[in-house]
Amino acid sequence: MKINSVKKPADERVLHSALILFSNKGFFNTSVHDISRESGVSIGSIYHHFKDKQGIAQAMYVSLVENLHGQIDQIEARHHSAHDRCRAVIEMLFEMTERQPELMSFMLYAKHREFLPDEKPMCSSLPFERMRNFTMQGMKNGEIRIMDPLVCAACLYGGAVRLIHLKLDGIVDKPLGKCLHDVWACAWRGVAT
Amino acid sequence: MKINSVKKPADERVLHSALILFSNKGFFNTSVHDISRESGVSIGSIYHHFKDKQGIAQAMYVSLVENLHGQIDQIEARHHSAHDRCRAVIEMLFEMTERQPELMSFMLYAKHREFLPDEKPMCSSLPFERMRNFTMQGMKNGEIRIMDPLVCAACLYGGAVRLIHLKLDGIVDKPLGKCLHDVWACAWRGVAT
DNA sequence: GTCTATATCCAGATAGAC
DNA sequence: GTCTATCTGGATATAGAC
Repeated sequence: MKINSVKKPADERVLHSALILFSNKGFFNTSVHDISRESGVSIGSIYHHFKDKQGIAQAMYVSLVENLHGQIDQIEARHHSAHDRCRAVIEMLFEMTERQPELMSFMLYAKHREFLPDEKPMCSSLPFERMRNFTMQGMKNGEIRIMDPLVCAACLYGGAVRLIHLKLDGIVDKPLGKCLHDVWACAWRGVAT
Repeated sequence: MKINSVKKPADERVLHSALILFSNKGFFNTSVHDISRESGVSIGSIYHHFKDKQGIAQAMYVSLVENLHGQIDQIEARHHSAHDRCRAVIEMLFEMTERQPELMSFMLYAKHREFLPDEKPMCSSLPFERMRNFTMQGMKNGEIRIMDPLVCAACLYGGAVRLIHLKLDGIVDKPLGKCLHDVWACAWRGVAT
């Protein structure tokens, strides 16, 4: 296995270009020819690596869910109270939005059901369930008021998610990091005991 | 003008069917033939009433924005404090989700830029701006803590919007009306002085 | 205003050489 | 594994009778 090989493998280049294109123009407005041009990988090679156009989106989706899963693992290991864990989740989502807006855009906006009929909607995937579990832990602890778990998660994370949408739509200009303190303060005041 | 005419005009039937189809399968997965079949209006007539497929979506978008505009007018007339107005906005959005889920789905999910490149994203349209203005009014009044206006609006409405997403995705079962009290309590506690 | 039949185009996918 | 050339289906949109 070569270390420092300069050129990335073809399938990675395809996935990278596809992410940019899907996020800018949308899945259906992006042709496989576009991906070929953008990535420098020929049509034939693309279809050698991926079953079809959906297969490209599918691979992106799976890798994204695994990525999130790993991040939640880290948060679980580093923080222990519901307060700290939920705050860390929001911080992580904000950082991801700043560093990889296309990825966040794919996650939030892409109507996965439209082109991935077999996948569950993103918000019922395992990582999102684990985020909601943090809030349930808080209710058991006595950190958070008792209420419907889904309502609680929506209240706690909803403000942050909304702000991410506004940022991706270009309505919010300033870095999300600058908003973290206020967003978190509001969210926590809302649900804390 | 006939009162009680039994059959709706063709263009209304087209818009109605298109809304259902766009919301269930997505804009790009819906062909004009699908709309023709579903509405009982022939292809030729559809193209007589609308410039093209985008024109159908455009008409839907415009009518939706006007509809929202009218609802905000009513809220503004009936309520006067920021507290009451913002609560009424959430109540209105919840009711709309229950009664016309397809319309709400079109509003929240449809990435309008993908097929309506000339329209602004929904959340920067006038009705959404007016919703945000309610929160600014609250800051001037002293009802709401001073903070960045966009952050404030995100915190106040974010939980409710998140819950609507979860409802439309089938993750939340119970009627949103049952959640209104808790969602609003959390949201208001978060931002109130 | 409404309809059927049809033209046109282009994207997804494949074949097969290298 | 990578490439070019090609096939094919289906979608948008139009023509023109009624």
